[in-house]
Amino acid sequence: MATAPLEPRKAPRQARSRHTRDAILTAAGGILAANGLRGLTTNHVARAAGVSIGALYQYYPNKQAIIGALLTQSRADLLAGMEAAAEAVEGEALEVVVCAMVRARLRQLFEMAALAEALERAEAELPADPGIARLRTRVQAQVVGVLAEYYVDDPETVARDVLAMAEGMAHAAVRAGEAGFAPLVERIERAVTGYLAGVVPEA
Amino acid sequence: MATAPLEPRKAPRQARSRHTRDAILTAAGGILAANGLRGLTTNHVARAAGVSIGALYQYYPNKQAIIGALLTQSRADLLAGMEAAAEAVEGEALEVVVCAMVRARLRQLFEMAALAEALERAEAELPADPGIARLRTRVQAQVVGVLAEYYVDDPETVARDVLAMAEGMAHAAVRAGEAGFAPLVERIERAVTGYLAGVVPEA
Amino acid sequence: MATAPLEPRKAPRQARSRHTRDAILTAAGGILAANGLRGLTTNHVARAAGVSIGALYQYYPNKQAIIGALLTQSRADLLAGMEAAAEAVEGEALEVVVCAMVRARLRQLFEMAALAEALERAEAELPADPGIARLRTRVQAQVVGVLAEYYVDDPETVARDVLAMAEGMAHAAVRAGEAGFAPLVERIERAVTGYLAGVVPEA
Amino acid sequence: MATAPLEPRKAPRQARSRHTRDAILTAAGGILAANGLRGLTTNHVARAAGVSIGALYQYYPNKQAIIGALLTQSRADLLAGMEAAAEAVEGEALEVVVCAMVRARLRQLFEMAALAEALERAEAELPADPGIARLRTRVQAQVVGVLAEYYVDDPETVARDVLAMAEGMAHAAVRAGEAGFAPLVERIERAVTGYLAGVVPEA
DNA sequence: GATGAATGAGAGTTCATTCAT
DNA sequence: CATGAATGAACTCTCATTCAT
Repeated sequence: MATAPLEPRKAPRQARSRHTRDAILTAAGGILAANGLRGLTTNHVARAAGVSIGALYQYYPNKQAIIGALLTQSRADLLAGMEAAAEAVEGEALEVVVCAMVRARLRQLFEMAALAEALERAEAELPADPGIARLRTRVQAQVVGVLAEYYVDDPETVARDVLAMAEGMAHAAVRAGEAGFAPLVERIERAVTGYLAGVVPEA
Repeated sequence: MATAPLEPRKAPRQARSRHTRDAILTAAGGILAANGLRGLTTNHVARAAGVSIGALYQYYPNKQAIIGALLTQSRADLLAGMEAAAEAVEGEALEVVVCAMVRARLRQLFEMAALAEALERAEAELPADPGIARLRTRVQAQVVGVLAEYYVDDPETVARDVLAMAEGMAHAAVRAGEAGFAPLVERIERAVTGYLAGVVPEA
Repeated sequence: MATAPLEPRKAPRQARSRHTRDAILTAAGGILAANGLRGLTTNHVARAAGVSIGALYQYYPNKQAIIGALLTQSRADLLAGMEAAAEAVEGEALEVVVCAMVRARLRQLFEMAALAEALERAEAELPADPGIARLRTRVQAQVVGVLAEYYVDDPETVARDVLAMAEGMAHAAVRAGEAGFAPLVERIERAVTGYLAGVVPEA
Repeated sequence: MATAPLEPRKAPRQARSRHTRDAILTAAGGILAANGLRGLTTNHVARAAGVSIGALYQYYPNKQAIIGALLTQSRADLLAGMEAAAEAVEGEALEVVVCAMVRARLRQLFEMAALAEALERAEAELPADPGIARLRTRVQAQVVGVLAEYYVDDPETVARDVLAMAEGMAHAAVRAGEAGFAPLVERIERAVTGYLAGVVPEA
């Protein structure tokens, strides 16, 4: 038995694999953004991804898994963005740091508004997945960590409030057809700063 | 897709009639709150209402109409609540009036949290109905009117921001399992007041 | 026990009865002509007749009975028309008499083209009713009688052929949107006369 | 009501595919012939074809499309038959050519009498489809072409009359249970010839 | 008798998922 | 492994008919 090289043969296969997986996810995201959960059918996704329905089921065991992957991806992106944002302003005043993180979240919401909203609705509509819920928690934990460093009281609640406030305003603005990103961010930062003012312990 | 007529098909003439109509709506609300749009099937609603599927379709021309009726009812309730709240504090300072209206909204959100959230998701998922959209507009117009009386600049945007902020925080609190209503209201009012401070023209 | 007059009390009731029956039939005829068998629903008929669905079922035991009554009425009318036509030309040459009868049939077909066609389709689509079939036979028997008087061979077949030829041409003309009655009748009579020429024994 | 697409949904790529398509059409034809439009339900067709309801809808987008395919097939067959018949007697006298074409039509009517009749009723009952109507027109155009070659006046009307006359007589004969094909054809040809005699310009 | 609210079998259609090829 | 034909439970909605009032 000759020792045949195994890696070379496997690598391209994995590369193709990865490409197919991504194509499916991209197609699903586009459809979800455009047509909502109602329009997201597995056959439609497969066709849009240029993949047979059988292949789709080879990569994702069921429809939920596709939505789950989409959510995971989106949350992971967000987490990375927020971490980067926080690092960039490390050591500055509380509002500055929190606002930087909020801005990271807003950027994602704005960039793919339709998908982000549809994804959240989908998550609420579907049976809860602990793995995905955990990712959401980690996003908040990120903010909680910063708040704790500044000795903010009840940082969990504050983190939740700040993110919810920002997301609520952003969604409403997008739905209302507000065009510019900057003015919205300014208003949200004003609200966040105002809220934090009543929370930060006097230095 | 043609916009289906959302108005109830038949005006209740007999007493039994009215009861059936209400039973259907109540059942639909319960199911929507408990199982989301996915679980809301016409047969399921009929069974839960203790009514035959035929009877259901005698009162609502299609499934959408049921959701529409639910939304209309909820919006009309809200509108009435906000009007009452505003009247009760007429003439007081801006934050007081706005917070009163916001509190009316929060009360509704809290009282029937699951239904309120599910209804909003349903609305987003469904083809837009002008009649229902108009009711939503009227809720905001209510706030806009008050803001204009106090010479607030760009009252539409401010109204939207304030409501969105409050709703966002409330939803997040409910989802996180926060129990008490009072502390949440206090935090939200702090945020609203803080936000308004940067908006009110100096008296 | 006083011998109360029974007739007077019953007569008006029967009169109203008869009126309701007719209203239902008229409404059904109109709907059948306009919307075909598919559009003929009992509820629709009742509403169009200004009668409750319950009342409709008091007069006709089921939907089929309504269609049956419509067919019976139409056949009876036809029979009367043909009898009158035949009497008016009694004693004249064969083609004259046959053409008079054919003209009676054509007049009915033309006057209520849509209804006549819809009725025939309905009859074919529905389970056969011996009572109605018998009426159809009597229409042919009418022609058969005349043919026999003129010693035509196999009068049943000839009667059938003549009527079928005329009806076929008339239906096609109506469907094609032919407007005038006279030219059509002329063409049909030409065909009938031509056909009969090969059938009549030399006088 | 929008005119639904009548073309088959999917072109058969695998052999199995083609078989399923055909099985569905055959089953539908059988049921239509036996039970009429009323008995033609998609579930019934699927079961009779030995196919799941899902498969049926993979090949035909809706029930109408099945009927449409049946009609198209029947008309195409007829067209081919008439073309062949006309070619076989090219150059002969007018009545000979016309009778040949009529005979082609009669052969079809006789071979699948029940289906042919049911199909025609179905067509009348259903919303008109331009594609199918065009095929019907082409059948008549075929006859019109021949008539024009012989300088017949108003060939459209004559073509319509001749076909209608033949079809009417044939339907009536079939319905009456006439067994032999030959005597019927003879009578019809007599009628057609008689009718044409009044139409052909003297050579 | 009249009314019309109620019934429910059953129609057309969709779509997540499986499995022979 | 990929393909796509096939499956069938489940969904929305209709309509002939019944029956309490």
